[in-house]
Amino acid sequence: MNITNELPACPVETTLMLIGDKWKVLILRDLLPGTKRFGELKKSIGNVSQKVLTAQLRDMEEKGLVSREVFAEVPPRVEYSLTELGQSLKPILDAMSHWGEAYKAKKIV
Amino acid sequence: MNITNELPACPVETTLMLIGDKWKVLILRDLLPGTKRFGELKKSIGNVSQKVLTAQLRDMEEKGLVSREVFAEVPPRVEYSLTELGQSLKPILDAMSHWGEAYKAKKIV
DNA sequence: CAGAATCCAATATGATACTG
DNA sequence: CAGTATCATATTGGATTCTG
Repeated sequence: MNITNELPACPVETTLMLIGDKWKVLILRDLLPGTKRFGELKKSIGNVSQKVLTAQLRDMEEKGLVSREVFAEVPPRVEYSLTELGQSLKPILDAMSHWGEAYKAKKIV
Repeated sequence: MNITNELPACPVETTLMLIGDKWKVLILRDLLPGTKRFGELKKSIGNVSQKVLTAQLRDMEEKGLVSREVFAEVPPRVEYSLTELGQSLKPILDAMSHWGEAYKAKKIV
C-alpha cells in the first residue's frame, strides 16, 4: 500500500492506516520515552512474539514512524527509536492515556 | 472478558481494550455527530459487512459505549447512538483527526 | 430493515527451531 | 541478541441465505 498517494478522504482513517492496531500503539507508547533495544521493547510490551514485533517494527519503519539502527557488534545490538513523525503522534497517545485513567477512576467507584 | 475488573495497569491498554480496533473507531466517528440507523451506519462506514458491523455494535453496547433502541415497527427500525461514555472518547477521535489532517497536508507538499 | 446463521477464505498470531 | 523460516492454530472477515 502506498502511503504517499490515495489517502482516504477522512483524516481519522488516514491515522488508522498508520497506527490502526493494538501493537503499533503499544510500540509507540514504549518508544515515546526514548530509544530501546529490540529485547527491551519485547519485554516492555509484554505479550508479543518475536515474529509479530519484528513485523510491526518493519511496517512502522516503512511508514516512517520508527527508525532502526544496527550496531556492528557481537552479539548484535539493534536500537529502535521514533522518528519526528512518530513522535508527532504523542498527542493521540496522551489522549488515550488520559481517557484510560478517567475510565479506571470511574470504574473503581 | 470482564471490563469492570482487572484492568491493565497501563491506561493506554485500558483504552485499547475498549476501542482497540479499526471498526470501533469508525463507528465512534460516525455516531459522534448523532444517532444513526443500522443501514445509515453501514453505508457511512463504507466497507463493512453486516455481520462485522453487528458484532462490533453488540460488543460496544456490552462495553457501555453504544446504546441501541429498537422500534416496534414494520419494517423494523433500530437506532444506535453513543452513551455518555462513548461520547467521552471524542478527544481521542479529535486528536486522530487532527493528526490525519496534518499528515495529509505534509504529504501533499 | 435489521439481523441471525452458516460456510469458507484470508489474515493474524503462537510455538518452535535455526542462524549470523 | 535479533532476527528468519516454518508449521499449526486462532481470529477475523466476506458472501450468501433466510426470517420476523
